[in-house]
Amino acid sequence: MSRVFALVDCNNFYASCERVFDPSLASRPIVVLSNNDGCVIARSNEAKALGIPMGAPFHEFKRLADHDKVEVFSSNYPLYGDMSARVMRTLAEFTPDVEIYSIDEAFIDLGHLAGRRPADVARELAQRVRRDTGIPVSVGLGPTKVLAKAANRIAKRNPETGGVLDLDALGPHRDAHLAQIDVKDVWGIGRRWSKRLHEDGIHSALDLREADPHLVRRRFNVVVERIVHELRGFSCLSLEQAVPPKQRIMTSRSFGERVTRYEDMREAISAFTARTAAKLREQKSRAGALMVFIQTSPFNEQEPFYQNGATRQVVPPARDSGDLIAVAQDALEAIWKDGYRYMKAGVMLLDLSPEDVVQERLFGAVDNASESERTKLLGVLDGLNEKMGRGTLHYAAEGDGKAWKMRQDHRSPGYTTRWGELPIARAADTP
DNA sequence: TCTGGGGTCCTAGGACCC
DNA sequence: TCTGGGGTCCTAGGACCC
Repeated sequence: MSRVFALVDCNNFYASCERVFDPSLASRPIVVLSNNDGCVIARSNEAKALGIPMGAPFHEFKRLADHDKVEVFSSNYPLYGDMSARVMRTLAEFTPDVEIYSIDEAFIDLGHLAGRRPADVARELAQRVRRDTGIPVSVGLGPTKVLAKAANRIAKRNPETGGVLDLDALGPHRDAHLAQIDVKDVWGIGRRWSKRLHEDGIHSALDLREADPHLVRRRFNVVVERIVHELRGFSCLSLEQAVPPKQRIMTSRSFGERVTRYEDMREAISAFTARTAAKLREQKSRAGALMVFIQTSPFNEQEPFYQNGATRQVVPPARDSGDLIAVAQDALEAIWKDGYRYMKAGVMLLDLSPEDVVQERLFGAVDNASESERTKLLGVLDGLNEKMGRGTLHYAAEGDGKAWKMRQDHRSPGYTTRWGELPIARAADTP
């Protein structure tokens, strides 16, 4: 009994999210920009057809976008996160065997749906997601994750599939399709490795499948070897349902304007630390170490480049924003240099452990009473910021952000913050 | 003028210990 | 004066993902 993996992938996810709330955007070219309105990170099919590439610096395509009346959006992550949760909930109604792989993708195990063809189930599932959330999805099916990914790619590129394709149902056409997938587009093969593979005469997914696994391991590593096995239909990557707690948590931003003053940078670092600490508490962890980094623009050749980071132990491991801000400010002081125009900075929490494991303090026992007071206070802080929007309550050290906040000139209007109060929107063309 | 953010895994090499 | 070998842990760097 072979298993059947399905990869469900939302089509042009961020662009589709914007469309759900504004039906007049249907069939119009849409691009969504990265933080700070820097790069293009999502495009509707119409924008793709105009030749706007993924990841391109937006300023290079601004004129084209103006000329062709492209709808431009700053990214709106609270909205996309809410829509993602709705999609994932809809999938979970179908089967409990769901691995949420990214904000817009999930793997599903369709191996034990007795008596039904997997592709039929997948089609029903895609229709349900579309009906309940307004988001169009594609589904690829195969005996391994790598093959399900490939199937999804084929489904997206071949409209006659209706967005659903089972690789094992292709029969003799299967290898022809795999031969058309460049090896760089195989899941897990990036730019570097695909270049080397091409040099070795391995150009397509089919070529890679036919390669000798031992040889591949010698020339590359176990990761690529696993991909060869997966392409052959031997599953090496399983469905990961229990999300392990993150091992590091980071907040970093490019600034809307270059930062030159120490006080402004200290505010930014404090705000990033507070945000990171909130994420830390969300997954119920403590941090045993903290890293701060700052950097100038690597693109500007007229100015000297400077980049530095400092890591500090946090003793004892902490979850309190105030404690972590103090450590972060100390780390910043060690790396700050006057005279540079800083473009970006960030804070990373490392050496994470479960929050309920408290190490003995070196001197004296932990004061349980004040510890539980502190926990209550942090709960109130996080609760308010979640309900009323980030930054409702913040530490004085964070300042007002005027000097460093990112640019977001094209943000969609405020349907975003309070999902629970929204009417449910439906795409115009669903039955 | 304008170039994102947040993660993971694997490996090599050094420190340290017995 | 000679000067082993193996294990573990940690870190940095390189690759990948969306």
